[in-house]
Amino acid sequence: MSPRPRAIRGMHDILPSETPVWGHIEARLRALMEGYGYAEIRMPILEQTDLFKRSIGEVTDIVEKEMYSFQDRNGDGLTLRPEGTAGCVRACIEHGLLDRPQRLWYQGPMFRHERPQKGRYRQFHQFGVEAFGLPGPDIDLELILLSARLWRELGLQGLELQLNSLGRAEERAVYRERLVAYLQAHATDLDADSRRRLHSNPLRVLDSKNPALADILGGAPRLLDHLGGESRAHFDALCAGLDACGVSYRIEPRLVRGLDYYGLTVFEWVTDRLGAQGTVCAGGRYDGLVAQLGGRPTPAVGFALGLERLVALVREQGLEPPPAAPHLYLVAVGGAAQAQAPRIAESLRDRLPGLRLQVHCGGGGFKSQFKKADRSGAAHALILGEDELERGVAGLKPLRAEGEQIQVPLEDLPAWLRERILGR
RNA sequence: GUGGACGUAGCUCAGCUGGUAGAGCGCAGGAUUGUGGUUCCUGUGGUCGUGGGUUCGAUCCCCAUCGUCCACCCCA
Repeated sequence: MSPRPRAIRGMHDILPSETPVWGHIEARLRALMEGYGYAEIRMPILEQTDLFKRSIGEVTDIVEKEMYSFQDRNGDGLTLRPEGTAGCVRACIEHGLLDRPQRLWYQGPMFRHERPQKGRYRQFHQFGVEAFGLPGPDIDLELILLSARLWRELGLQGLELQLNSLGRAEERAVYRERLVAYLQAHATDLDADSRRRLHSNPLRVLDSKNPALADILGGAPRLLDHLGGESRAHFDALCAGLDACGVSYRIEPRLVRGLDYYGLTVFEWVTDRLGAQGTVCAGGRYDGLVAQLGGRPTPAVGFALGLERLVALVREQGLEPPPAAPHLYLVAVGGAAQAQAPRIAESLRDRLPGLRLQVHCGGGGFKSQFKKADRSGAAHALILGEDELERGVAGLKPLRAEGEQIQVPLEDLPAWLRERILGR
């Protein structure tokens, strides 16, 4: 047997049995964003490799070892986007959208060459929100509020909001020195990973999951204690806003970011129900990025949400929507009935927008067609056989509820269906 | 990139200390030749992930490889 083609490792087909949950979540997201006055933007999946190096940071794991980068036929260095913010900022600068505040959202596949595991895939989908030109904590608060609303609308339980402030770059630099000094004083107790990061990315040491380091890290100097007045006020205002809106949160002084462009507010929505990949949604402020990519200095804040993880949570909590089964399954037996069926079905669709009508194809007797009707999940079977054609009627049989099969004259069918099946 | 577990029918799995494979579900048909869902019957199904090795003989043992899952790491 010749080897059958397989999907690329870490890249999954989303099958018909799964698309209803996806569609449900995507519809909620779209409605949510419309409700808050955000506009959709769509960017290419490919960008110049340099864009990601300049934004995400040269020494991050993403850029160093996880990007799908290649040269195209012109020899240009291209990369399948590993996240959405960089491309969104690029698009905004390129099209001059930043002369006024912008509230944007997008959605689509992202690519990172990581070892696949639960909640982590090489092609995955992110929903992202970015707000530009708004420097204050009010917009930070809005982003958190709208994410909290999403969990409520989906019915999700068990998500915890973690919050921190990374301060301004100067404040972070001072803190960084103190942290390094502290960690070096305890270097003998650190694990190999942490010692390596001590110089490359010391803030990330705080992220370590190694329980042996808990005491050392617990005693480390705290970033929050190194904030300047303005940074502190920004953070306090955000917290006050969350309090006022009744959103509970946990201040997590060790919450940092893997991407270089973040400052001030950072937050994560975390769950313990998805195994090791517990972050469902994460974001923060990145006031420096627009200028860093060649635009005018523009404050910015955003977050990204992992759709696979959200889908997994929705399923884990049994919140999947019921599938949209047909209202009607048209059973047509015999040559004459089969020939009439498409015309009758189209005429019903013309007169009854919103009708979900599946027409049987492929012939067969009543028995097999009814079997298909049942499998389709349809509420009723609409039946056309020789008898019905002769009498100018259609049979209508309930498949999900008690009740006898009845005959309805073809000309009365639209009105009848409108009232009894569509309920209007 | 590192570690562990696991690859048998479309799906979920069984298969004893090595003797070339089974079940349930699904799918198709039938039990009333104009009626599904329950029940019963019949049928459809697999080079046991792939390639080597050991053996008279390998789904089973050994090696390699690919893949899946979980964790580390990383992150959404």
